[in-house]
Amino acid sequence: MPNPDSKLRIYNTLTKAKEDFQPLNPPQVGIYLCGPTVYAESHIGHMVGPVIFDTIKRYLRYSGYEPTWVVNITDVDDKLINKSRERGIPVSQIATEMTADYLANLRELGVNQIDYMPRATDHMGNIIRFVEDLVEKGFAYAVEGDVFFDVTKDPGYGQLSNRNIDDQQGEGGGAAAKKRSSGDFALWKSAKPGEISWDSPWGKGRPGWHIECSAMSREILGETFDIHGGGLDLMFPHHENELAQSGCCHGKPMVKYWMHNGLMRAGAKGKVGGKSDRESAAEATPEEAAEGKISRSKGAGGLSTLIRRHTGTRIRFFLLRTHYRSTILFNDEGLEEAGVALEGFYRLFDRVEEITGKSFYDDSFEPARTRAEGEFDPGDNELLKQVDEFRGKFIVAMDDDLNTGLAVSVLFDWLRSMNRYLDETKLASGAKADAPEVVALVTAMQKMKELTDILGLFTKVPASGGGDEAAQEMLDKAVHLLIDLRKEARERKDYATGDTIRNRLSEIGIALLDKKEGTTWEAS
RNA sequence: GGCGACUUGGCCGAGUGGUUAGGCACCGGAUUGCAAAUCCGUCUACAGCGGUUCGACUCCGCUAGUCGCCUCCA
Repeated sequence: MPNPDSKLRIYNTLTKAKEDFQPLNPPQVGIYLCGPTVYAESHIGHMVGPVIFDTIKRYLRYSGYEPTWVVNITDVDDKLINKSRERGIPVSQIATEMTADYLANLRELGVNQIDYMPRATDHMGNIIRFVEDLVEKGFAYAVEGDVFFDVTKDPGYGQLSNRNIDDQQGEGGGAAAKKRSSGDFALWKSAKPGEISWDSPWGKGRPGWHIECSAMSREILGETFDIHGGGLDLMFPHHENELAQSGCCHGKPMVKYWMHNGLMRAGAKGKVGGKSDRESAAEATPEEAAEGKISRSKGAGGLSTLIRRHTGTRIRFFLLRTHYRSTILFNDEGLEEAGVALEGFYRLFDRVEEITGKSFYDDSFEPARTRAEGEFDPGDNELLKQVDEFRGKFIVAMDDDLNTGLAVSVLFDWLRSMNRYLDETKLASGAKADAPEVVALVTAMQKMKELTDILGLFTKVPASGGGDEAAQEMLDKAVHLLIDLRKEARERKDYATGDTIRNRLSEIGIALLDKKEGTTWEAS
Protein backbone atom coordinates (compact mmCIF):
# COMPACT_ATOMS: atom_id res chain seq x y z
CA MET A 1 0.00 0.00 0.00
CA PRO A 2 1.26 3.42 -0.94
CA ASN A 3 -0.13 5.06 2.12
CA PRO A 4 -1.77 2.96 4.76
CA ASP A 5 -2.66 6.14 6.61
CA SER A 6 -4.99 7.35 3.91
CA LYS A 7 -8.51 7.25 5.23
CA LEU A 8 -10.14 8.92 2.31
CA ARG A 9 -13.86 8.39 2.04
CA ILE A 10 -15.82 9.28 -1.04
CA TYR A 11 -19.54 9.63 -1.61
CA ASN A 12 -20.48 7.19 -4.35
CA THR A 13 -23.58 8.17 -6.29
CA LEU A 14 -24.07 4.57 -7.32
CA THR A 15 -24.42 3.27 -3.77
CA LYS A 16 -25.60 6.58 -2.32
CA ALA A 17 -23.18 6.28 0.56
CA LYS A 18 -19.76 7.40 1.62
CA GLU A 19 -17.31 4.58 1.04
CA ASP A 20 -13.70 3.96 1.97
CA PHE A 21 -11.62 4.74 -1.05
CA GLN A 22 -9.84 1.62 -2.30
CA PRO A 23 -8.39 1.94 -5.78
CA LEU A 24 -8.53 -1.04 -8.10
CA ASN A 25 -4.78 -1.13 -8.69
CA PRO A 26 -3.04 0.95 -6.06
CA PRO A 27 -1.14 3.16 -6.18
CA GLN A 28 -2.67 3.89 -9.58
CA VAL A 29 -5.96 5.79 -9.69
CA GLY A 30 -7.86 6.38 -12.92
CA ILE A 31 -10.15 9.42 -13.01
CA TYR A 32 -12.44 10.46 -15.83
CA LEU A 33 -14.35 13.71 -15.78
CA CYS A 34 -16.91 14.59 -18.41
CA GLY A 35 -15.69 17.72 -20.08
CA PRO A 36 -17.54 20.19 -22.23
CA THR A 37 -19.26 19.97 -25.55
CA VAL A 38 -17.40 22.81 -27.17
CA TYR A 39 -20.10 24.72 -28.99
CA ALA A 40 -20.13 27.90 -26.88
CA GLU A 41 -17.98 29.77 -24.41
CA SER A 42 -17.83 28.28 -20.97
CA HIS A 43 -19.55 29.80 -17.97
CA ILE A 44 -18.76 29.50 -14.30
CA GLY A 45 -20.86 26.38 -13.90
CA HIS A 46 -18.48 24.49 -16.12
CA MET A 47 -15.65 25.13 -13.72
CA VAL A 48 -17.09 23.38 -10.68
CA GLY A 49 -16.15 19.92 -11.88
CA PRO A 50 -12.67 20.84 -13.09
CA VAL A 51 -11.82 22.72 -9.91
CA ILE A 52 -12.97 20.01 -7.55
CA PHE A 53 -11.36 17.23 -9.56
CA ASP A 54 -8.18 19.21 -9.87
CA THR A 55 -8.24 19.35 -6.08
CA ILE A 56 -9.08 15.66 -5.81
CA LYS A 57 -6.15 14.75 -7.97
CA ARG A 58 -3.83 16.92 -5.94
CA TYR A 59 -5.13 15.35 -2.76
CA LEU A 60 -4.79 11.81 -4.07
CA ARG A 61 -1.19 12.43 -4.97
CA TYR A 62 -0.63 14.01 -1.59
CA SER A 63 -2.11 10.86 -0.08
CA GLY A 64 0.46 8.71 -1.84
CA TYR A 65 -1.47 7.62 -4.92
CA GLU A 66 -0.54 8.03 -8.55
CA PRO A 67 -3.63 9.47 -10.20
CA THR A 68 -4.23 9.81 -13.92
CA TRP A 69 -6.91 12.31 -14.84
CA VAL A 70 -8.76 12.42 -18.14
CA VAL A 71 -11.11 15.18 -19.28
CA ASN A 72 -12.74 14.70 -22.63
CA ILE A 73 -13.63 17.29 -25.23
CA THR A 74 -16.78 16.46 -27.14
CA ASP A 75 -16.23 18.21 -30.43
CA VAL A 76 -18.98 16.81 -32.57
CA ASP A 77 -22.69 16.70 -31.79
CA ASP A 78 -26.01 18.25 -32.76
CA LYS A 79 -25.41 21.54 -31.04
CA LEU A 80 -22.10 22.00 -32.77
CA ILE A 81 -23.73 21.22 -36.08
CA ASN A 82 -26.47 23.77 -35.44
CA LYS A 83 -23.94 26.36 -34.43
CA SER A 84 -21.94 25.68 -37.51
CA ARG A 85 -24.98 26.26 -39.68
CA GLU A 86 -25.81 29.47 -37.80
CA ARG A 87 -22.37 30.95 -38.10
CA GLY A 88 -21.60 29.53 -41.51
CA ILE A 89 -18.27 28.08 -40.43
CA PRO A 90 -17.11 24.48 -40.06
CA VAL A 91 -17.79 22.47 -36.92
CA SER A 92 -14.07 22.05 -36.46
CA GLN A 93 -13.52 25.79 -36.32
CA ILE A 94 -16.13 26.28 -33.63
CA ALA A 95 -14.67 23.40 -31.69
CA THR A 96 -11.18 24.86 -31.93
CA GLU A 97 -12.31 28.29 -30.79
CA MET A 98 -14.37 27.05 -27.89
CA THR A 99 -11.76 24.56 -26.77
CA ALA A 100 -9.27 27.41 -26.61
CA ASP A 101 -11.71 29.41 -24.50
CA TYR A 102 -12.25 26.48 -22.18
CA LEU A 103 -8.54 25.85 -21.75
CA ALA A 104 -7.83 29.50 -21.06
CA ASN A 105 -10.45 29.51 -18.33
CA LEU A 106 -9.05 26.36 -16.77
CA ARG A 107 -5.63 27.93 -16.72
CA GLU A 108 -6.92 31.04 -14.97
CA LEU A 109 -8.53 28.94 -12.26
CA GLY A 110 -5.33 27.03 -11.68
CA VAL A 111 -6.67 23.78 -13.13
CA ASN A 112 -3.45 22.29 -14.41
CA GLN A 113 -3.56 18.67 -13.34
CA ILE A 114 -5.24 17.14 -16.39
CA ASP A 115 -3.20 14.37 -17.98
CA TYR A 116 -5.25 13.64 -21.09
CA MET A 117 -7.80 15.66 -23.00
CA PRO A 118 -8.98 13.36 -25.75
CA ARG A 119 -11.27 14.70 -28.46
CA ALA A 120 -14.10 12.62 -29.82
CA THR A 121 -13.14 13.28 -33.42
CA ASP A 122 -9.69 11.83 -32.76
CA HIS A 123 -11.22 8.56 -31.60
CA MET A 124 -13.64 7.75 -34.42
CA GLY A 125 -12.23 4.31 -35.16
CA ASN A 126 -12.28 3.49 -31.52
CA ILE A 127 -15.86 4.66 -31.14
CA ILE A 128 -17.06 2.71 -34.17
CA ARG A 129 -15.39 -0.44 -32.88
CA PHE A 130 -17.20 0.01 -29.59
CA VAL A 131 -20.56 0.29 -31.31
CA GLU A 132 -19.83 -2.72 -33.50
CA ASP A 133 -18.99 -4.66 -30.42
CA LEU A 134 -22.31 -3.82 -28.81
CA VAL A 135 -24.21 -4.80 -31.94
CA GLU A 136 -22.36 -8.12 -32.16
CA LYS A 137 -23.07 -8.88 -28.54
CA GLY A 138 -26.75 -8.18 -29.06
CA PHE A 139 -27.04 -5.06 -26.93
CA ALA A 140 -27.59 -2.75 -29.86
CA TYR A 141 -29.37 -2.77 -33.19
CA ALA A 142 -29.04 -0.84 -36.43
CA VAL A 143 -31.98 0.78 -38.18
CA GLU A 144 -31.54 2.65 -41.45
CA GLY A 145 -28.11 3.99 -40.63
CA ASP A 146 -28.79 4.66 -36.97
CA VAL A 147 -27.66 2.40 -34.18
CA PHE A 148 -29.49 2.25 -30.86
CA PHE A 149 -28.72 0.72 -27.53
CA ASP A 150 -31.45 -1.64 -26.42
CA VAL A 151 -32.10 -0.82 -22.79
CA THR A 152 -34.25 -3.90 -22.29
CA LYS A 153 -31.13 -6.05 -22.78
CA ASP A 154 -29.55 -4.50 -19.71
CA PRO A 155 -31.27 -5.67 -16.55
CA GLY A 156 -29.33 -3.15 -14.50
CA TYR A 157 -30.41 -0.18 -16.56
CA GLY A 158 -31.41 2.76 -14.37
CA GLN A 159 -29.29 1.76 -11.39
CA LEU A 160 -27.25 4.93 -11.24
CA SER A 161 -30.06 7.44 -11.44
CA ASN A 162 -32.51 5.10 -9.75
CA ARG A 163 -35.14 5.06 -12.39
CA ASN A 164 -37.51 2.67 -13.92
CA ILE A 165 -37.67 2.70 -17.70
CA ASP A 166 -41.44 2.37 -17.69
CA ASP A 167 -41.87 5.47 -15.57
CA GLN A 168 -40.07 7.71 -17.97
CA GLN A 169 -41.90 10.18 -20.09
CA GLY A 170 -41.66 9.29 -23.73
CA GLU A 171 -39.44 11.11 -26.09
CA GLY A 172 -40.33 12.79 -29.33
CA GLY A 173 -37.95 13.55 -32.15
CA GLY A 174 -37.51 12.02 -35.54
CA ALA A 175 -35.55 9.02 -34.36
CA ALA A 176 -38.20 7.84 -31.93
CA ALA A 177 -40.07 5.84 -34.54
CA LYS A 178 -37.03 3.72 -35.22
CA LYS A 179 -36.53 2.68 -31.64
CA ARG A 180 -37.71 -0.62 -30.22
CA SER A 181 -38.48 1.03 -26.92
CA SER A 182 -38.60 4.69 -26.11
CA GLY A 183 -35.78 4.45 -23.58
CA ASP A 184 -33.30 3.30 -26.20
CA PHE A 185 -30.66 5.83 -27.05
CA ALA A 186 -28.50 6.49 -30.08
CA LEU A 187 -25.00 5.09 -30.34
CA TRP A 188 -24.57 6.19 -33.91
CA LYS A 189 -26.57 8.73 -35.88
CA SER A 190 -26.85 8.76 -39.64
CA ALA A 191 -25.80 11.97 -41.35
CA LYS A 192 -28.24 14.24 -43.07
CA PRO A 193 -27.01 15.71 -46.35
CA GLY A 194 -24.25 18.23 -45.84
CA GLU A 195 -23.58 17.33 -42.23
CA ILE A 196 -20.16 16.49 -40.92
CA SER A 197 -19.79 12.70 -41.01
CA TRP A 198 -17.50 9.70 -40.82
CA ASP A 199 -17.71 6.41 -42.68
CA SER A 200 -19.00 3.49 -40.68
CA PRO A 201 -20.45 0.02 -41.24
CA TRP A 202 -23.89 1.67 -41.10
CA GLY A 203 -23.08 4.38 -43.59
CA LYS A 204 -22.02 7.97 -43.06
CA GLY A 205 -22.78 9.35 -39.66
CA ARG A 206 -21.52 10.53 -36.31
CA PRO A 207 -21.43 9.17 -32.77
CA GLY A 208 -24.32 9.52 -30.39
CA TRP A 209 -23.73 11.60 -27.31
CA HIS A 210 -22.62 9.06 -24.72
CA ILE A 211 -20.51 6.64 -26.64
CA GLU A 212 -17.41 8.82 -26.94
CA CYS A 213 -16.90 8.78 -23.19
CA SER A 214 -17.17 5.01 -23.01
CA ALA A 215 -14.73 4.57 -25.89
CA MET A 216 -12.17 7.11 -24.77
CA SER A 217 -12.17 6.17 -21.11
CA ARG A 218 -11.58 2.54 -22.08
CA GLU A 219 -8.78 3.54 -24.38
CA ILE A 220 -6.94 5.58 -21.75
CA LEU A 221 -7.99 4.19 -18.39
CA GLY A 222 -9.11 0.67 -19.20
CA GLU A 223 -12.40 -1.22 -19.11
CA THR A 224 -12.85 -0.57 -15.41
CA PHE A 225 -11.44 2.46 -13.66
CA ASP A 226 -11.71 4.11 -10.30
CA ILE A 227 -13.54 7.42 -10.45
CA HIS A 228 -15.95 8.91 -12.92
CA GLY A 229 -17.22 12.41 -12.33
CA GLY A 230 -19.37 15.14 -13.71
CA GLY A 231 -22.20 17.49 -12.88
CA LEU A 232 -25.32 16.15 -11.25
CA ASP A 233 -27.22 16.94 -14.42
CA LEU A 234 -25.19 14.35 -16.27
CA MET A 235 -26.24 11.50 -14.04
CA PHE A 236 -29.13 10.87 -16.34
CA PRO A 237 -29.07 10.18 -19.16
CA HIS A 238 -25.38 10.62 -19.89
CA HIS A 239 -23.76 8.61 -17.15
CA GLU A 240 -26.53 6.07 -16.92
CA ASN A 241 -26.01 5.35 -20.59
CA GLU A 242 -22.25 5.24 -20.36
CA LEU A 243 -22.53 2.81 -17.51
CA ALA A 244 -24.91 0.64 -19.52
CA GLN A 245 -22.80 0.66 -22.69
CA SER A 246 -19.52 -0.07 -21.03
CA GLY A 247 -20.89 -2.54 -18.55
CA CYS A 248 -22.65 -4.57 -21.23
CA CYS A 249 -19.77 -4.39 -23.64
CA HIS A 250 -17.18 -5.60 -21.15
CA GLY A 251 -19.25 -7.73 -18.85
CA LYS A 252 -17.96 -5.87 -15.81
CA PRO A 253 -18.57 -2.57 -14.08
CA MET A 254 -17.22 0.49 -15.80
CA VAL A 255 -16.46 2.51 -12.71
CA LYS A 256 -15.95 1.90 -9.03
CA TYR A 257 -16.85 5.34 -7.67
CA TRP A 258 -19.24 7.73 -9.34
CA MET A 259 -18.89 11.29 -8.13
CA HIS A 260 -21.27 14.10 -8.98
CA ASN A 261 -20.83 17.74 -8.19
CA GLY A 262 -23.72 20.03 -7.39
CA LEU A 263 -24.91 22.59 -9.88
CA MET A 264 -24.64 26.33 -9.63
CA ARG A 265 -27.55 28.64 -9.56
CA ALA A 266 -27.46 32.17 -10.77
CA GLY A 267 -28.07 34.07 -7.72
CA ALA A 268 -30.44 36.58 -6.48
CA LYS A 269 -29.55 37.52 -2.94
CA GLY A 270 -31.33 35.82 -0.09
CA LYS A 271 -31.81 32.21 0.71
CA VAL A 272 -32.21 29.37 -1.68
CA GLY A 273 -35.31 28.15 0.06
CA GLY A 274 -37.42 29.21 2.96
CA LYS A 275 -39.58 32.16 3.69
CA SER A 276 -37.40 34.93 2.47
CA ASP A 277 -37.29 33.50 -0.97
CA ARG A 278 -40.43 35.17 -2.15
CA GLU A 279 -39.02 38.54 -1.25
CA SER A 280 -35.66 37.83 -2.75
CA ALA A 281 -37.27 36.61 -5.91
CA ALA A 282 -39.13 39.87 -6.07
CA GLU A 283 -35.88 41.75 -5.66
CA ALA A 284 -34.25 39.87 -8.46
CA THR A 285 -34.20 41.50 -11.83
CA PRO A 286 -36.37 39.78 -14.42
CA GLU A 287 -33.19 38.64 -16.08
CA GLU A 288 -31.87 37.05 -12.91
CA ALA A 289 -35.20 35.48 -12.08
CA ALA A 290 -35.51 34.01 -15.52
CA GLU A 291 -32.01 32.69 -15.38
CA GLY A 292 -32.34 30.36 -12.43
CA LYS A 293 -30.07 27.49 -13.11
CA ILE A 294 -27.02 28.49 -15.01
CA SER A 295 -26.92 26.87 -18.35
CA ARG A 296 -25.74 27.65 -21.78
CA SER A 297 -29.17 27.50 -23.26
CA LYS A 298 -30.33 30.20 -20.88
CA GLY A 299 -27.36 32.33 -21.73
CA ALA A 300 -25.14 32.67 -18.71
CA GLY A 301 -22.49 35.32 -19.16
CA GLY A 302 -18.99 34.70 -20.39
CA LEU A 303 -16.63 33.33 -17.83
CA SER A 304 -13.63 35.21 -19.16
CA THR A 305 -15.33 38.49 -18.30
CA LEU A 306 -15.95 37.25 -14.80
CA ILE A 307 -12.34 36.22 -14.43
CA ARG A 308 -11.17 39.62 -15.59
CA ARG A 309 -13.31 41.24 -12.94
CA HIS A 310 -12.58 38.90 -10.05
CA THR A 311 -9.42 36.91 -10.85
CA GLY A 312 -9.26 33.15 -11.21
CA THR A 313 -7.96 32.63 -7.69
CA ARG A 314 -10.98 34.34 -6.21
CA ILE A 315 -13.36 32.21 -8.24
CA ARG A 316 -11.52 29.04 -7.33
CA PHE A 317 -11.60 29.99 -3.67
CA PHE A 318 -15.30 30.81 -3.94
CA LEU A 319 -15.99 27.35 -5.34
CA LEU A 320 -13.85 25.58 -2.79
CA ARG A 321 -15.53 27.25 0.17
CA THR A 322 -18.63 25.18 -0.43
CA HIS A 323 -18.85 21.43 -0.42
CA TYR A 324 -18.71 20.12 -3.96
CA ARG A 325 -21.98 18.23 -3.73
CA SER A 326 -24.11 21.16 -2.66
CA THR A 327 -25.79 23.71 -4.85
CA ILE A 328 -23.73 26.85 -5.08
CA LEU A 329 -25.62 30.07 -5.24
CA PHE A 330 -23.55 32.27 -7.41
CA ASN A 331 -23.62 36.04 -7.52
CA ASP A 332 -21.32 39.00 -7.70
CA GLU A 333 -21.55 39.81 -4.00
CA GLY A 334 -20.45 36.30 -3.13
CA LEU A 335 -17.35 36.64 -5.25
CA GLU A 336 -16.73 40.05 -3.81
CA GLU A 337 -16.84 38.64 -0.30
CA ALA A 338 -14.54 35.81 -1.26
CA GLY A 339 -12.09 38.46 -2.40
CA VAL A 340 -12.28 40.25 0.96
CA ALA A 341 -11.72 37.01 2.80
CA LEU A 342 -8.69 36.28 0.66
CA GLU A 343 -7.11 39.64 1.49
CA GLY A 344 -6.28 38.45 4.97
CA PHE A 345 -4.05 35.74 3.56
CA TYR A 346 -2.32 38.10 1.19
CA ARG A 347 -1.50 40.42 4.08
CA LEU A 348 -0.10 37.59 6.12
CA PHE A 349 2.06 36.48 3.20
CA ASP A 350 3.33 40.06 2.88
CA ARG A 351 4.18 40.22 6.57
CA VAL A 352 6.00 36.92 6.38
CA GLU A 353 7.91 37.93 3.29
CA GLU A 354 9.07 41.10 5.03
CA ILE A 355 10.60 38.99 7.77
CA THR A 356 11.88 35.95 5.92
CA GLY A 357 12.41 37.22 2.41
CA LYS A 358 10.50 34.19 1.19
CA SER A 359 7.53 34.46 -1.12
CA PHE A 360 4.53 32.26 -0.44
CA TYR A 361 3.56 32.23 -4.09
CA ASP A 362 6.45 30.14 -5.35
CA ASP A 363 8.24 27.22 -3.75
CA SER A 364 10.47 29.24 -1.47
CA PHE A 365 9.12 27.41 1.55
CA GLU A 366 9.82 24.03 -0.04
CA PRO A 367 6.63 22.34 1.08
CA ALA A 368 6.31 18.58 1.37
CA ARG A 369 4.53 16.97 -1.57
CA THR A 370 2.98 14.05 0.22
CA ARG A 371 1.36 13.53 3.52
CA ALA A 372 4.01 11.04 4.62
CA GLU A 373 6.81 13.47 3.79
CA GLY A 374 5.00 16.23 5.59
CA GLU A 375 4.80 14.49 8.94
CA PHE A 376 6.85 16.35 11.48
CA ASP A 377 7.54 16.64 15.15
CA PRO A 378 6.46 20.00 16.55
CA GLY A 379 8.50 19.47 19.69
CA ASP A 380 7.32 21.74 22.46
CA ASN A 381 7.09 24.81 20.28
CA GLU A 382 3.66 26.34 20.91
CA LEU A 383 3.22 27.63 17.37
CA LEU A 384 4.22 24.38 15.76
CA LYS A 385 2.00 22.38 18.05
CA GLN A 386 -0.92 24.44 16.80
CA VAL A 387 0.27 24.03 13.24
CA ASP A 388 0.40 20.30 13.66
CA GLU A 389 -3.16 20.38 14.92
CA PHE A 390 -4.38 22.51 12.01
CA ARG A 391 -2.66 20.20 9.59
CA GLY A 392 -4.35 17.21 11.14
CA LYS A 393 -7.77 18.84 11.02
CA PHE A 394 -7.27 19.85 7.44
CA ILE A 395 -6.43 16.29 6.44
CA VAL A 396 -9.37 14.87 8.33
CA ALA A 397 -11.65 17.31 6.53
CA MET A 398 -10.26 16.39 3.14
CA ASP A 399 -10.49 12.69 3.91
CA ASP A 400 -14.18 13.12 4.57
CA ASP A 401 -15.42 13.27 1.01
CA LEU A 402 -13.25 16.27 0.17
CA ASN A 403 -14.79 18.67 2.64
CA THR A 404 -12.97 21.67 1.25
CA GLY A 405 -15.28 24.09 3.06
CA LEU A 406 -14.20 22.77 6.42
CA ALA A 407 -10.59 22.62 5.28
CA VAL A 408 -10.75 26.28 4.33
CA SER A 409 -12.12 27.17 7.75
CA VAL A 410 -9.07 25.50 9.29
CA LEU A 411 -6.96 27.78 7.15
CA PHE A 412 -8.70 30.80 8.64
CA ASP A 413 -8.01 29.61 12.17
CA TRP A 414 -4.46 29.07 11.10
CA LEU A 415 -4.28 32.56 9.66
CA ARG A 416 -5.34 34.10 12.94
CA SER A 417 -2.85 31.99 14.78
CA MET A 418 -0.02 33.18 12.55
CA ASN A 419 -0.96 36.82 12.95
CA ARG A 420 -1.11 36.42 16.70
CA TYR A 421 2.34 34.89 16.63
CA LEU A 422 3.72 37.74 14.56
CA ASP A 423 2.09 40.29 16.87
CA GLU A 424 3.52 38.63 19.95
CA THR A 425 7.03 37.95 18.71
CA LYS A 426 7.24 41.40 17.09
CA LEU A 427 9.39 39.92 14.35
CA ALA A 428 10.43 42.50 11.80
CA SER A 429 12.36 42.72 8.58
CA GLY A 430 15.77 42.70 10.27
CA ALA A 431 15.23 39.35 11.98
CA LYS A 432 18.03 36.83 11.71
CA ALA A 433 17.18 33.81 9.63
CA ASP A 434 18.50 31.42 12.25
CA ALA A 435 16.66 33.01 15.17
CA PRO A 436 14.42 30.36 16.73
CA GLU A 437 11.29 32.47 16.22
CA VAL A 438 12.06 32.83 12.53
CA VAL A 439 12.86 29.16 12.11
CA ALA A 440 9.50 28.26 13.64
CA LEU A 441 7.77 30.80 11.45
CA VAL A 442 9.32 29.35 8.32
CA THR A 443 8.33 25.83 9.34
CA ALA A 444 4.77 26.96 10.04
CA MET A 445 4.47 28.62 6.67
CA GLN A 446 6.03 25.65 4.96
CA LYS A 447 3.28 23.49 6.45
CA MET A 448 0.62 25.95 5.39
CA LYS A 449 2.00 25.92 1.88
CA GLU A 450 1.92 22.14 1.89
CA LEU A 451 -1.85 22.26 2.38
CA THR A 452 -2.80 25.30 0.31
CA ASP A 453 -1.04 23.59 -2.60
CA ILE A 454 -3.60 20.82 -2.31
CA LEU A 455 -6.36 23.34 -2.82
CA GLY A 456 -4.39 24.98 -5.61
CA LEU A 457 -4.64 28.35 -3.91
CA PHE A 458 -1.99 31.06 -3.64
CA THR A 459 0.09 29.61 -6.42
CA LYS A 460 0.60 32.97 -8.06
CA VAL A 461 1.04 36.53 -6.93
CA PRO A 462 -2.35 38.16 -6.61
CA ALA A 463 -3.23 40.82 -9.12
CA SER A 464 -3.55 44.06 -7.23
CA GLY A 465 -7.11 44.96 -6.42
CA GLY A 466 -8.71 42.20 -8.39
CA GLY A 467 -8.85 41.92 -12.14
CA ASP A 468 -7.97 44.40 -14.86
CA GLU A 469 -11.21 46.33 -14.76
CA ALA A 470 -11.11 46.75 -11.02
CA ALA A 471 -7.49 47.85 -11.16
CA GLN A 472 -8.27 50.39 -13.85
CA GLU A 473 -11.12 51.78 -11.85
CA MET A 474 -8.98 52.05 -8.77
CA LEU A 475 -6.23 53.81 -10.67
CA ASP A 476 -8.70 56.28 -12.07
CA LYS A 477 -10.03 57.09 -8.64
CA ALA A 478 -6.53 57.52 -7.26
CA VAL A 479 -5.55 59.94 -9.99
CA HIS A 480 -8.73 61.91 -9.49
CA LEU A 481 -7.91 62.20 -5.85
CA LEU A 482 -4.62 63.83 -6.78
CA ILE A 483 -6.38 66.04 -9.28
CA ASP A 484 -8.67 67.27 -6.51
CA LEU A 485 -5.76 67.96 -4.19
CA ARG A 486 -4.01 69.88 -6.94
CA LYS A 487 -7.14 71.89 -7.60
CA GLU A 488 -7.40 72.84 -3.94
CA ALA A 489 -3.75 73.85 -3.89
CA ARG A 490 -4.14 76.01 -6.97
CA GLU A 491 -7.24 77.65 -5.53
CA ARG A 492 -5.19 78.89 -2.59
CA LYS A 493 -2.48 79.88 -5.07
CA ASP A 494 -0.11 77.19 -3.84
CA TYR A 495 1.19 76.59 -7.34
CA ALA A 496 4.36 74.88 -6.17
CA THR A 497 2.34 72.02 -4.72
CA GLY A 498 0.11 71.92 -7.75
CA ASP A 499 3.04 71.69 -10.10
CA THR A 500 4.75 69.06 -7.99
CA ILE A 501 1.69 66.86 -8.29
CA ARG A 502 1.56 67.32 -12.05
CA ASN A 503 5.28 66.77 -12.55
CA ARG A 504 5.46 63.70 -10.35
CA LEU A 505 2.49 62.16 -12.13
CA SER A 506 4.10 62.98 -15.43
CA GLU A 507 7.21 61.08 -14.38
CA ILE A 508 5.04 58.05 -13.69
CA GLY A 509 3.52 58.35 -17.12
CA ILE A 510 0.29 60.10 -16.31
CA ALA A 511 -0.44 63.35 -18.08
CA LEU A 512 -2.92 65.87 -16.63
CA LEU A 513 -4.96 67.86 -19.09
CA ASP A 514 -6.49 71.11 -17.87
CA LYS A 515 -9.67 71.85 -19.74
CA LYS A 516 -12.48 74.31 -19.34
CA GLU A 517 -14.75 71.66 -17.87
CA GLY A 518 -12.13 70.37 -15.52
CA THR A 519 -8.98 68.31 -15.42
CA THR A 520 -8.72 64.90 -17.02
CA TRP A 521 -5.83 62.50 -17.37
CA GLU A 522 -4.40 60.06 -19.81
CA ALA A 523 -1.53 57.63 -19.95
CA SER A 524 1.31 59.24 -21.87
C1' G B 1 -46.91 11.84 -12.77
C1' G B 2 -41.75 9.25 -11.53
C1' C B 3 -36.93 9.82 -9.03
C1' G B 4 -33.83 12.75 -6.00
C1' A B 5 -31.66 16.92 -3.15
C1' C B 6 -32.37 20.78 0.20
C1' U B 7 -34.45 24.41 4.35
C1' U B 8 -28.64 26.59 9.93
C1' G B 9 -27.90 33.28 13.06
C1' G B 10 -28.17 40.09 9.04
C1' C B 11 -25.82 37.40 4.68
C1' C B 12 -22.58 33.17 2.93
C1' G B 13 -21.58 28.58 4.60
C1' A B 14 -19.47 23.65 7.89
C1' G B 15 -20.88 20.13 11.40
C1' U B 16 -22.59 16.98 15.49
C1' G B 17 -27.32 12.78 19.66
C1' G B 18 -25.31 16.35 25.24
C1' U B 19 -18.96 20.15 24.13
C1' U B 20 -16.55 27.34 19.95
C1' A B 21 -17.24 25.79 13.06
C1' G B 22 -15.39 29.44 9.76
C1' G B 23 -16.05 33.85 6.55
C1' C B 24 -18.45 38.69 5.57
C1' A B 25 -21.13 42.53 8.19
C1' C B 26 -22.12 44.71 13.19
C1' C B 27 -20.81 46.11 18.22
C1' G B 28 -17.17 46.62 22.49
C1' G B 29 -11.88 46.58 23.82
C1' A B 30 -6.26 46.43 22.95
C1' U B 31 -2.72 48.60 19.71
C1' U B 32 -1.89 53.02 16.55
C1' G B 33 -0.10 60.56 15.93
C1' C B 34 -4.88 59.64 12.94
C1' A B 35 -6.58 55.82 9.86
C1' A B 36 -5.90 50.97 7.93
C1' A B 37 -4.14 46.29 9.19
C1' U B 38 -3.68 42.91 13.38
C1' C B 39 -5.22 40.80 18.08
C1' C B 40 -8.99 39.97 22.13
C1' G B 41 -14.16 39.76 23.23
C1' U B 42 -19.64 40.06 22.50
C1' C B 43 -24.03 39.33 19.76
C1' U B 44 -27.66 37.39 16.42
C1' A B 45 -29.02 29.73 14.68
C1' C B 46 -30.54 25.29 13.44
C1' A B 47 -38.46 26.00 8.54
C1' G B 48 -43.15 24.36 11.43
C1' C B 49 -45.66 20.37 14.14
C1' G B 50 -45.44 15.69 16.38
C1' G B 51 -42.54 11.19 17.92
C1' U B 52 -38.10 8.23 19.77
C1' U B 53 -34.57 9.46 23.82
C1' C B 54 -32.31 10.97 30.28
C1' G B 55 -31.27 14.61 26.37
C1' A B 56 -32.11 16.39 19.22
C1' C B 57 -30.27 21.39 15.47
C1' U B 58 -28.46 16.29 14.80
C1' C B 59 -32.67 10.02 14.39
C1' C B 60 -38.10 8.99 12.66
C1' G B 61 -42.89 10.81 10.77
C1' C B 62 -46.04 14.61 8.91
C1' U B 63 -46.74 19.70 7.01
C1' A B 64 -44.97 23.92 4.35
C1' G B 65 -41.45 25.83 1.04
C1' U B 66 -37.17 25.74 -2.41
C1' C B 67 -34.39 23.24 -6.12
C1' G B 68 -32.73 19.48 -9.72
C1' C B 69 -33.28 15.35 -13.29
C1' C B 70 -36.93 12.52 -16.33
C1' U B 71 -33.06 11.89 -24.05
C1' C B 72 -28.71 15.28 -25.43
C1' C B 73 -27.44 21.32 -19.96
C1' A B 74 -20.92 20.59 -16.22
